[in-house]
Amino acid sequence: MQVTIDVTRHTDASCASRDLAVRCTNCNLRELCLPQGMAQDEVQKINGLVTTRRRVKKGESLQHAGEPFKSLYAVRSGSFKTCIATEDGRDQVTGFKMSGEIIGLDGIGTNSHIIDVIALEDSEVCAIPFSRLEEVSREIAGLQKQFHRIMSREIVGEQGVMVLLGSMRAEERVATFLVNLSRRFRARGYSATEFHLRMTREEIGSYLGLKLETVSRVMSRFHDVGLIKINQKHVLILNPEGLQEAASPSTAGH
Amino acid sequence: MQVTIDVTRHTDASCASRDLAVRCTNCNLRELCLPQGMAQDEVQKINGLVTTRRRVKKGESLQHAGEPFKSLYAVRSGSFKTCIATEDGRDQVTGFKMSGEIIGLDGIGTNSHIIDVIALEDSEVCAIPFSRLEEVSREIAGLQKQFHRIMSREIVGEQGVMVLLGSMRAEERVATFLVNLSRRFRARGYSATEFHLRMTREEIGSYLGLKLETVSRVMSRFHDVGLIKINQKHVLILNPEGLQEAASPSTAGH
DNA sequence: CGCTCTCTTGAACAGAATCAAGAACGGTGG
DNA sequence: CCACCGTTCTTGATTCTGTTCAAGAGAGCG
Repeated sequence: MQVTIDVTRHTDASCASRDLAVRCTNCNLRELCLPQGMAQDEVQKINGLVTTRRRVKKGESLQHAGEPFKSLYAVRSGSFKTCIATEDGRDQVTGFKMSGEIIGLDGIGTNSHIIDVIALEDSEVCAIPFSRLEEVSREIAGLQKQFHRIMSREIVGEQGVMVLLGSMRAEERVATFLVNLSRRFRARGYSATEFHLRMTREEIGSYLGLKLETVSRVMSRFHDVGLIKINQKHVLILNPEGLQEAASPSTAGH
Repeated sequence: MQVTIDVTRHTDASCASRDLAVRCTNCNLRELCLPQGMAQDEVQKINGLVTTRRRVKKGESLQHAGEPFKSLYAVRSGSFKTCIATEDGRDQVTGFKMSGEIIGLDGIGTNSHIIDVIALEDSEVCAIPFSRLEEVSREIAGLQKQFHRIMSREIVGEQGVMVLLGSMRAEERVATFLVNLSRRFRARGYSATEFHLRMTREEIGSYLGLKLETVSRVMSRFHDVGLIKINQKHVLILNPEGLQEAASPSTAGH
C-alpha cells in the first residue's frame, strides 16, 4: 500500500522518537510522570527506558483485555478511559487517564491485560517495556521507589473510588468527580475552573455508578444553584468551595 | 497443577516466632504469600526479611490511618478488615484480608498509612520492613517480580470491587461476595461450601455498598430459594453453580 | 443539509434505604 | 449452670433516591 498523505505528521513522530524529545530529561511532564521525585542523574539513566512513542486516535484502543502484557504506557498527550468488561457482558469505565499518568499496571499480575484502554481524543503515549523497567529499577533505587509509589497511589486512588461508589449519593459523586478533574487540570497547568469534558455523560455515569440521565440531571441542578455553568461538555466552576462542600458534605466549614 | 496446602493446623505461634517457623521456607502459607512462584533458593534468601511476628487481638488494630509507614504485613493466621475513614466522617470497609495476603500497600505512596486495619478475630501477622524489602528485591529478581505481581493483583482486585459497586444489584453483590469468600477458603485448604463469616452484616454491607438490613434480607432470600443455608454467621452453600449464576446473571449457561 | 450521537427533561416505577420492633446469640457475672 | 445484658440479626412497613421509559433539542460530522 502506498502512503500518499500526511508525510509531515509522520515525520514529526519519527523525528520525535529518534531525537531528544523522547527523553524523560527534557519532557515537560517529568514532574507528573515516572521521573517525578527522582534525582537529576537518575532521570538521565532512565532516558533509555522509553523506546517508542505511540499515537492513538480518538476512539481507538491502546490496549485490549486479553492481550499479552509487555509495556506500561505513560500518557504524553490526550486522555484515555480504562474499561473493564465482565464475562456477563457488563462494561464499566474504571478510570480516566490524563497526561503523565501510567497505564497498564493491571497486566503485571497475570502477564496479560484485563483492561481495555480507549483514547478519548487523539493522544500520544510513551511505551515503557516492562522487563526493562524491572531491570533498570533493580539498579536505580530512585526508580524502584518511584515505581512503587505509582502503584501504591493507584491502589489508594481506587480505594477512593470505592468509597465514592459505596457510600456517596449521586450529587456527591458528581461533585467529587468535578473537583477531582479540576485538581488534575490545575496540576497540568490548565485552568482549574474552566475545562472541557472529554468523556460523554454515559462514560461519566459508568465511572460513577450512575445512569447518564442522572449525571445530566445532577449537573443541571448544580448549574441551577449557581455552583457551575455547564453547556454540553464545557464546564465552568463558579463556586469551587461550594462544589467541594457538595462533594463531602459534613466537611466542617469549607 | 493442584497445590494442596494444609493450613488447618497453623500450630501455635509463640513456638513459631522463636523458632524456624518464622522462616518463609517452612511456612505452610508460602504458596499463597510473598514467596509464591519464587525459586527454592530465592525463597531462602528472603527468610531474613521477616523479622518479627505480631499478634493482634480481635477488634484491635494492626495499623492506623495517619501512622508512618514502615512495614508491610503478611497475614499469618486470622483475618482483618481494611477500612478507610473519609474527612467527612464516613467510614467504609474496603476489603477483608485472609492468611497469606499482604497488608499495608496503601502506605508506600505517601509514607504514611491511609487505611485502618482491624482484626476480625485473634490474628497473627509477619512484619516485612519495607526498606529491607526494597533492598532485597533489587538483588533478587524473583522477589521483585512477585512483589510487583502482588501490587498489580491488588489493583485488579479493586477494579473488580469497583465493578461490583458500580453496576451490580444487591443480590449480585452478595452472591459475588459469597463466591469470592468460598474461593479463598478453598485456596487455603478449608471447605469451599461451609464456612464461618468473621464479619458482621454491617461490615459486609459497608464493603458491598449496602445497608446491613439489605444484606440480611438478600441472604434470607438465598436461603429461602435453597441456594445457601445460613444461620447467623454460619454459611453452607447448597448450590454453588446457582450462587455463581446469581453473582453474574447472564453468564451464559453456567 | 441531513443524519446520528449526545444531552436534557419529564413522568412513572423499582430497588434499596430508613424506621421500627422483636428475636437470637455471646459474653459476663452471680 | 443460668439469668442478664448488649450486640447482632431478622423481618415488616414506609419512604426516597435513582432508574427506566420516553420524547424532544442540540451539536457534530460527513
